[in-house]
Amino acid sequence: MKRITIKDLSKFLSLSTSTISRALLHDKNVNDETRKRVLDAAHKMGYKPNLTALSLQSGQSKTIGFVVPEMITPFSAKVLKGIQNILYPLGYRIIITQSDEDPLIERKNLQLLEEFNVDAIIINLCHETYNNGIYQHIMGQGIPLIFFDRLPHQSLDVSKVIVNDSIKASLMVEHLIKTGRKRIVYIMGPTTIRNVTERMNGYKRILMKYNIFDENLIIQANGMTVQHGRDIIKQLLDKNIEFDSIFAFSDTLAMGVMNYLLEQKIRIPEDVAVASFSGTELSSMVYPQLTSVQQPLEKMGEKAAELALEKIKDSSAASRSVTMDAELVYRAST
Amino acid sequence: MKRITIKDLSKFLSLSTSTISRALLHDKNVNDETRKRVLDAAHKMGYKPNLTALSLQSGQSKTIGFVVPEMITPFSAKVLKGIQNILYPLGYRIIITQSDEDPLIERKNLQLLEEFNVDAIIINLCHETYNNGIYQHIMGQGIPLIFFDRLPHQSLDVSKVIVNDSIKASLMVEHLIKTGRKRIVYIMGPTTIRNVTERMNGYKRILMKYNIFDENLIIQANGMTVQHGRDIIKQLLDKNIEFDSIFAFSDTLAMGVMNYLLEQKIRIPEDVAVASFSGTELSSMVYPQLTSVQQPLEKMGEKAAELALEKIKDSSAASRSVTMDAELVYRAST
DNA sequence: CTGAAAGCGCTAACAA
DNA sequence: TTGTTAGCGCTTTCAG
Repeated sequence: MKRITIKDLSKFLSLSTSTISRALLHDKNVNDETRKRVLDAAHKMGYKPNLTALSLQSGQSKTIGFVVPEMITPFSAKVLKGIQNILYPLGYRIIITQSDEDPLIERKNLQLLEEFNVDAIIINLCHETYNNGIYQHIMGQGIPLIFFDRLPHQSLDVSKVIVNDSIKASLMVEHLIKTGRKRIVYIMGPTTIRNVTERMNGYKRILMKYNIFDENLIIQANGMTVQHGRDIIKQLLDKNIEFDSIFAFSDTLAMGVMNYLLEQKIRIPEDVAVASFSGTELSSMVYPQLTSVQQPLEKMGEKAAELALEKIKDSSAASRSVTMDAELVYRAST
Repeated sequence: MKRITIKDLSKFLSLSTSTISRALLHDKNVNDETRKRVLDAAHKMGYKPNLTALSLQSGQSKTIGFVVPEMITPFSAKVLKGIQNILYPLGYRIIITQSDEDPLIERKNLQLLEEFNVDAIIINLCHETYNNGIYQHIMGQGIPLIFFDRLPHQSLDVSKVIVNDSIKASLMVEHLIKTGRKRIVYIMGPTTIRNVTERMNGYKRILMKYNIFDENLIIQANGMTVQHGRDIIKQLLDKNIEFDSIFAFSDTLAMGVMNYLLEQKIRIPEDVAVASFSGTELSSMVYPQLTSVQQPLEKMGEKAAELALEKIKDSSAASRSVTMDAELVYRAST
């Protein structure tokens, strides 16, 4: 019931607590014999270090915060997995907060994490607006901030993990072109997210190249949910603008689009092809299965965790920006 | 940069740390005047209590563990939300681990949480097999275990949060019957999960009542994913067993079923109606939108957190079993 | 009403 | 190679 402490071991072995500590930490200044005895006893008695005490001692909470806009889609969960892969074995705790795509909640979450005295924060912004003030404040408190996926527009001196949005968007749109599509719609998310414009740039570039760019085909959803996808495609159809394919900013937007099209008896991909950017399991959970740019989410999480560790170990370490490669996955929707 | 401590306040105000502490804790044994001065200074200087120190002092880690089988679906995230609602304001940290539906990983996760010295664990089992030994071990360490959703078959003395599976399954199946369906298939998940049989009982009872029970219509998927749903419905179709509707154990199984049916040009709900049990956002993200039994997931999380707190406050508190009410939501698939 | 001192579990100077 | 001591930030007896 009661946990075994170093003190218990010390009594049991008639050694000072410092010797026990040293033996446990594999300090060289311990007699081999002694160390063996300590390790044995520790093992037998089921000694587990008290992480709280370690934290207090070291001044580090051994906790990192993870702030995500939502967990409705598997997106954040995959990234989390990567973070856990790296951080759990090192004894770090991870505290997750969900912002519900609401900057106010995001702000409260960051404050919460500050209270929790986290050693670093890994964050995927919610859309709508920025919290630059608070980001700066957090960093001012000496808490490293690592961004992934969605970045703020203005450059903060932070490490970040992203994918080559623009290039992959180009390639995906080119795939649509090569399968015979000419009237390709880009459904943007809110432009407060940098990636939204990045992907638009990729889209634009390739359409320009093929000389089929038409700015009427760029439309903007009011948010990122399935419902937002439905709404925006309905608007487009109502406007009677002709199109033969869709490139959506995210899986969820694409799903909303697909649902609405199917309801209108528009066939996918025969009448309209649909592709998206994101690459969560959702793409293969829907009908028809969705062609999308798949991001290496778990790897991104691992990378973000590593960047966080860099900053924790050396608070003056230079910020690094890591760009990872996303992969095009062709499925039934195109 | 450096956090303000109680000591800093003590120096600044020329008071002992104990007085500061008392003032901050609203202890009555403090002069009103003094308390005011302390509170003022604390506020002005941005004092934040060091949670780690508190933990060490109290012997509680102020951390609770949350073990889930997966986070691909929004299910766990919703429950998590509820837990956070209750626990974050109280200064608790929540550590999440994902078992990937793998009992070995589940076991490792539980051990990890034990190392982290959590004050309680809220858990949703993974399927396939049990880890009863370790559950018992954890409880033996004095760490309360709270189950929700999926329970182990044998009764452990734990608090739990569930829904009225059997009744709601009956009602949902009755809904199918009332909309004219007679050949209703039940797709089970792995029977290691108690709910699987609970829902089957509900299904069976109502079909018996209407005198249309046929045990050939109960089929078992090998897992819980979309792919498992596809596999099992394919098998059924290959067997040429006639059916006009499906009641699936989970959203994901139902989605797999729907995808495969649609691919085979079988119309939903005209040819085959589909209903499920679970009630995550997924139901309304797919086409056609899925009729399902919606569980009050966030509320369940809140309840689970409260049960955990009960046990934390008084380790000898009796275990409680809370059954919550699920709601039938009719959508386009039936 | 306020202060001094001990202690939560551990590590790390400093002594021996 | 081992032990003693102090201290991380806080609460809580016990004195005053």
